[in-house]
Amino acid sequence: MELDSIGDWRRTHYSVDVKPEMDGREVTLFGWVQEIRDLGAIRFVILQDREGTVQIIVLRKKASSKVLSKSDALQKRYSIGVRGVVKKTTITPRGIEVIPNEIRIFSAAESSLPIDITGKTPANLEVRLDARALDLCREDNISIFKIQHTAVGAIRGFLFERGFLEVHTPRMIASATEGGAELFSVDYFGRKAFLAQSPQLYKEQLVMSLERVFEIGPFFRAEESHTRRHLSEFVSIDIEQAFADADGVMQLLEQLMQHICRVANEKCPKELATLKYSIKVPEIPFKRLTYDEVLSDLKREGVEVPWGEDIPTPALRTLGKIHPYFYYITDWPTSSRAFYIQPRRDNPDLCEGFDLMWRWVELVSGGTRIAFRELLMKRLREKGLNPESFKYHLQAFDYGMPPHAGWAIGLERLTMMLTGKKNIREVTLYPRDKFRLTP
RNA sequence: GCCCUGGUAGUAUAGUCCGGUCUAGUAUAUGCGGCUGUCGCCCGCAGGACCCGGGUCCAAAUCCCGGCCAGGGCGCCA
Repeated sequence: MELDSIGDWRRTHYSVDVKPEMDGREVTLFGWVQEIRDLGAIRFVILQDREGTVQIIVLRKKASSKVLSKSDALQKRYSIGVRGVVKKTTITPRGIEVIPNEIRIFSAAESSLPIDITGKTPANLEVRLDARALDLCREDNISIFKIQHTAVGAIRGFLFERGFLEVHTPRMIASATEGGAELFSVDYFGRKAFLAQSPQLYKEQLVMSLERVFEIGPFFRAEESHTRRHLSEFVSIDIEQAFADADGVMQLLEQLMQHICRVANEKCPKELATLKYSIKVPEIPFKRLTYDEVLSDLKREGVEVPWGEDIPTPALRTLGKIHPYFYYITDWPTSSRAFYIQPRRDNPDLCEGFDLMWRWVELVSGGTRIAFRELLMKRLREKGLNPESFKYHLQAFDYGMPPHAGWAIGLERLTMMLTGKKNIREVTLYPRDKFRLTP
């Protein structure tokens, strides 16, 4: 089959922008064949683009021989252009269809597709991820990533307005001793380097110059995790703010969450309808539960967690049933948190770290940070870390480190919240986990 | 890493417990034919599968062992 070039054609409209008022006007549409329903003397071709679909109608007796032969050749997923006349009609759900004057075929496709792109016979996630480029053409996937995009836009707007500067810190780092998560190692001109697990230390250093910073970018964890909510590569939305404490950044965070939900509802009603999901805009302030309150809540439900330990997943599920929406967990035992979280001055066994939970999922983690070198070194040693490997970071504390606080949102987990998807791989374009490195 | 469950046409599933009319059923997709208003179009025909290796048995998709892979859970997780 001979393929056409785009020539001087330019798109005049997306599918969804073709309206009944345009009756009789000529439009140029680009996209892909989603479906063909051939009734013999009449053929319906569904043209899909990023924004939706439009029906192209070809009448065997009326169409030109050129249009007829082009439309005979069409198959699913062919990339095509259609120049035709808008026809207002009462027969189609959209109230319009397009009668082609000319069809251009830019690219063909295999006749048998690895997954059903209309969604009639849904494929398993594994099969879909193996054919991800094609899978992402499905309307519900497009909806997921439009919602994610909208959320990121809302976050940027919100933080810009409040004086946060967007920054970019290194992904390749020298020290493997930040503690906690395992790091991926890489060869750096013959030296051993690591992929960053978080921008934590850099964003803290930046508060002494830029005061309020945020960063949106990928980070890496070489953990053995095999769950629906962990990835080896994920996107973190990190902020750090000078002259603030946990309480201040928690207020900021709950306002932001409310804002994201509002904007997503406002800008993505069609996408949410496609996903058959609705977002409830939360009221603020969010519930604030202390660690001790959580433990006694759990005890009442018959779940015992020894004081000082992190809360195990099954206990979090129970907690999520008691508190089915957003809530904070505050006043964690100092020993259970990262070394840079500020212990409470009135009771150093507790700290000013917090988690923002959504049901049973940890959505955001943050806290007041330690701003004093001596205390930070003490905490490093208590965590079994070597202050020597933090000398460049500790140096910053000699030059006027202000009191500061911050948090980090997991973007994919946020997207799960906004779309109702239960597996983090669904809301990741090309997920990376312990078992998957391709595509 | 551990535990549980599973692996059947391109896709999704039935069959597996209790081995034998399973010559492996169905839907969808694909190919061919038909059809003037479909929108999960419809109708007819066709081709297409038991994860790999070993074992038990007269007989294995079905039972046993090993491997690989997947899903869920747990653990790990600034």
